[in-house]
Amino acid sequence: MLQEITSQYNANKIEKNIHRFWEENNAYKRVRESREGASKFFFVDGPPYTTGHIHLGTAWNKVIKDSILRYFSMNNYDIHERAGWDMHGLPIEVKVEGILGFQSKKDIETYGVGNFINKCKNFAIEQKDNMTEQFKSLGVWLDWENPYMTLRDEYIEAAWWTLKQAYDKDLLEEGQRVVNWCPRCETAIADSEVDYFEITDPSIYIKFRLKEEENTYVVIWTTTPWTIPSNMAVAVHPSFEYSKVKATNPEGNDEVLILASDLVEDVLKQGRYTDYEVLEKMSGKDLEGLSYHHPLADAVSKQAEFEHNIYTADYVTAEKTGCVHIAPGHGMEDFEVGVENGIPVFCPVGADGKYLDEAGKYSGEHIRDANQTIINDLKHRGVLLAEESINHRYGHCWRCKTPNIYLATVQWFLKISDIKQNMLSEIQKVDWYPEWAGTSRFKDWVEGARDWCISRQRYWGIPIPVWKCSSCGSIDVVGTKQELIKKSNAGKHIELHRPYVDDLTIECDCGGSMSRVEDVFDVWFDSAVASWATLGYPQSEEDFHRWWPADFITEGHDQTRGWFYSQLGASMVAFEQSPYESVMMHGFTLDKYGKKMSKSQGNVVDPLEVVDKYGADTLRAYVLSTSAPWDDLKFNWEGVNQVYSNLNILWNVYRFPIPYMVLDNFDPKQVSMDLISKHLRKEDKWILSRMQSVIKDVDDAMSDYQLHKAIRAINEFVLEDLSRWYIQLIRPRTWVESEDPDKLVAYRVLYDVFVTLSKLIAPFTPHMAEEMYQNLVRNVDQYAPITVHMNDWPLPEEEKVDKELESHMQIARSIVESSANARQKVKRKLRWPVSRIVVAPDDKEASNAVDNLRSVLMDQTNAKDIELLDPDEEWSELGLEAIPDPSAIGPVFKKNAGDVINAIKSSNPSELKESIDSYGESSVSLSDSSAATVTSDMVNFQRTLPDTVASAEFEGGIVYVDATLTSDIESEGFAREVIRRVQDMRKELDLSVEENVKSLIKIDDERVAELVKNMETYISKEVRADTLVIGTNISTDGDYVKDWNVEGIPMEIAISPLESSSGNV
RNA sequence: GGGCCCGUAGCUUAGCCUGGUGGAGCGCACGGCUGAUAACCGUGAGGUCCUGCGUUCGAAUCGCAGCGGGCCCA
Repeated sequence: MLQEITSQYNANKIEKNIHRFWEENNAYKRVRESREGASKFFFVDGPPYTTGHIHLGTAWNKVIKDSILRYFSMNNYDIHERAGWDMHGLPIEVKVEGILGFQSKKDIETYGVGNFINKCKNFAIEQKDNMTEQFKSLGVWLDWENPYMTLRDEYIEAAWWTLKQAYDKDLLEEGQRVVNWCPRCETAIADSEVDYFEITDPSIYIKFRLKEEENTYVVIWTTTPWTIPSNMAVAVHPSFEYSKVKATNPEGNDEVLILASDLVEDVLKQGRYTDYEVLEKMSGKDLEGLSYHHPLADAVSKQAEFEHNIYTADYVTAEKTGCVHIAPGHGMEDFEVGVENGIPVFCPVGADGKYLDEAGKYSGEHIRDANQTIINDLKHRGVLLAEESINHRYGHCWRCKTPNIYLATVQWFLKISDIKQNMLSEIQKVDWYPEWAGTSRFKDWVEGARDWCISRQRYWGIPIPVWKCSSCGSIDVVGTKQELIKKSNAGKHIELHRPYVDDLTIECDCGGSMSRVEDVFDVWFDSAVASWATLGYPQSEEDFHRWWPADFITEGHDQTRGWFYSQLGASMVAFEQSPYESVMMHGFTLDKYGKKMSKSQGNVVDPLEVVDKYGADTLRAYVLSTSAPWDDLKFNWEGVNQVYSNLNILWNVYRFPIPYMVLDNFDPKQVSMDLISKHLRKEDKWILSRMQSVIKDVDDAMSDYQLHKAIRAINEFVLEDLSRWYIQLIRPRTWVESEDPDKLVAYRVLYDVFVTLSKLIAPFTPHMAEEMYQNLVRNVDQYAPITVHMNDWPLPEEEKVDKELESHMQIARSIVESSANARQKVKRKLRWPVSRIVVAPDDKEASNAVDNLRSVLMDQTNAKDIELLDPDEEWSELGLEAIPDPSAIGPVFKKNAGDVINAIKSSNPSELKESIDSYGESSVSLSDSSAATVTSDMVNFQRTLPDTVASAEFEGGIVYVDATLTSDIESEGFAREVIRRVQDMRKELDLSVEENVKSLIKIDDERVAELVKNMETYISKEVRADTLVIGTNISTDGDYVKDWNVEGIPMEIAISPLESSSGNV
């Protein structure tokens, strides 16, 4: 049996119940199992990092995933998905360091790496558990029981195995490179981990004294004085023009400077030179080979051993001086210039950002502190041309926010440059949504990609499985746990994290002992192997062969550089093909002003707050419907509230007919669609047709992941077609109290629409869908699938589609709206019937619509009759007015113009028009009895409405509403006014719908009292009055008495519930 | 500084690919309905389509330049 719904839409209560229902019935698992063996759909969840709290962006991300998976599931796909968790890496180390109050790696070493790792592990697991509950509260169905976790042995093995593939294919390389380095975390930082924001740095110009020429300097500029001790060369652009200028410095001495011609003025101004003269102009190429004295050679004795020359490089820009200081140990491009020209790498800076002994007088000093020391030293040596400061964007460690430095270090790299071309061609095979995500954005990123530094000098991560012999230097890469156990001195039970693996040694062929390289993997490498790690590969191959590669993944646009890239790179190394076949890139959540949400701005919105206030379905529908998935989402509470109202309307539409159905013991099993198909009214066929159109719209939208369009289509159907129209049309049918086939048909049609609707909304608002389904379907049929989500997606039924009817209904609605508009003009409420409406259609289509839907129109316009004119026929009852045009009459009739105007006004407009239409002119008689000839330009004709008629245009013609009052109409109008007030009072007394009353109505107007009396039977029936007395002079005793003013007539109405009056007897 | 995306009513947006008088919803004002009633519905006002230049008979739409926002990079 259907259950009556009396309550308002209470999202939190419904969702809590639904969650419990899913839990108790194991709904998620049973749905997945029900699709086993169907076409495969392998989805890989991009693993969120276990920071502890989901934010709006991750909520949106998971809701998109959940909606798409639910949709595919209902469309009979066998879905493989596991929730994923990214649990290693520096961010967690930094958090744990914070909890433990640590400042540096030394604190960790003192505390013990094993203890530290345990803390990290526990922290990650705890956060994972918290976040799981948060995601679940959004109604997200993923395999939360059995997620993939990057800290698990089988996952670590997948990473190890992948590295071994790289090694076997000669794509793994150990080498010295310049990397982003965090001096606090004392580790290399991936390009993708660098966080750029603005800081203030020194900005200095330095003169390097040439060896070849007296008193001549090449001028360079830098924001990192601390790299000057490491300077090894100067680079100029080969084709720029440089000038050699003789200039007078502030001390009044002349010196010769070399710099880019265009920048001479500016630099000399910076250095407060008073006068200058250009001695010579040359190209950068001409400068190549010149040598100079290192300005700090006396302080850094090692520098005295090196040669310092000028080289050319294409990357040099025409900014500042056009001459670039080269320190191969501290810059990526510097390093490349060094490699090309055989310049030694001199890098006297340690991992902690302090100078090493090689740095001479600066040894032991932190580079940041050394900046000022070095500026002073340069000043003393007279080579500091100018000093100022600059605000610029600079790279920082993305977790601890320490400014990065570039450091030449020995690291492990994946040789992306070797596989880049293949990556680019794989990108083309992938389906990208939107298309530009792949063809423009991702392609650009991959084209610019460099070799991937995968090593980190940290603790909490997947240990890099490279063992190196201390004697001969040869290396071995271990691919699995078993391999390690077999090769090493390990026992059977080993832990794959640091520090345990650090102690394991492998015997080298040379007889020496191999021990592990101390590094751990860059966390991006962890998630990079997710698509096969989640399938248990390489341990088990069966799932891999069945599912891989992924059919679909979706993440935010920041993952272009991140997971889209790292997965592709790792997969090319391992399998030489893309690990995904289609990718949807979604947007970012911003605040209502379009600014990014950040803790420091205080504009962060917690998704759980939205759930708390409005419910998960509202949050889901909001994020899915507000913008296209790939556009950024400007979060706006007003928008959330609006989505909530829409869901509320759906709820009300759904609960409206149920009390009647329950009252009538309506059983959808007894009343099949077949049974009623012959008795369908036009409006019934119409809503069924519209329902089909919506299914198609949703399918079309979903076929290219336009989730916003799918939801908007459903929403429009609910609001426009169901709530605003169909429900209005069938309300009177649901009130009929007898066994009425017409009522049953309406019930059945509504029922069918609701059941279909519950399936259509299931992917998007799964709780509301389940709530409706359980009542509508499961309460009626215990053999139906246990959850709405186990149902098949509704298939469009072509035979139900009637496009002509849809179009006619559209016209009918327009006529009803326009007649309401016209009613407002003559101030006649809808409650008062009108004697007729007259429809003047533009064409046959509109005319047919009126014919076809006459009863709907009469109902909804509350008209006693509808007159339909032929297309373009003018309504015969319209009046005509002749309007003279003085600007045409004046010039012709001069003095008599006024007379002519009056004559036109007082003429018979119809005759005048007929004559002008026929002959182009007409004659009117003037006051002096003479005649004047009026031509067509002198007069305009306008149709006029009878006094009690108002008109309005609808799409397809004009509608006239005749509001002429007759006594019948007044009777009915007043009767309905009375009824409305009695109903209002019944409501105030909180009477049930069936309860009978006694009512006394005193009307202070003889005529109106008579009019109302005429409708006595009608009124009694409508208000369920067993006793009804209407009169001008009656007593109005009753349980509830109220004074009213109806259209200016005072009335006094008394009602008494019969139960209480019978109790008095 | 570069790549990609976004900019339409107070707010959220459709239309842009394929040029032809800019549509909705919310909010606001006024009104209707009163057996969905703490619900539902109608009408109305409200727009430099970010700015400028160009192409075109015609530009929200195409092109160029700029401004603002976002992501990514340098």
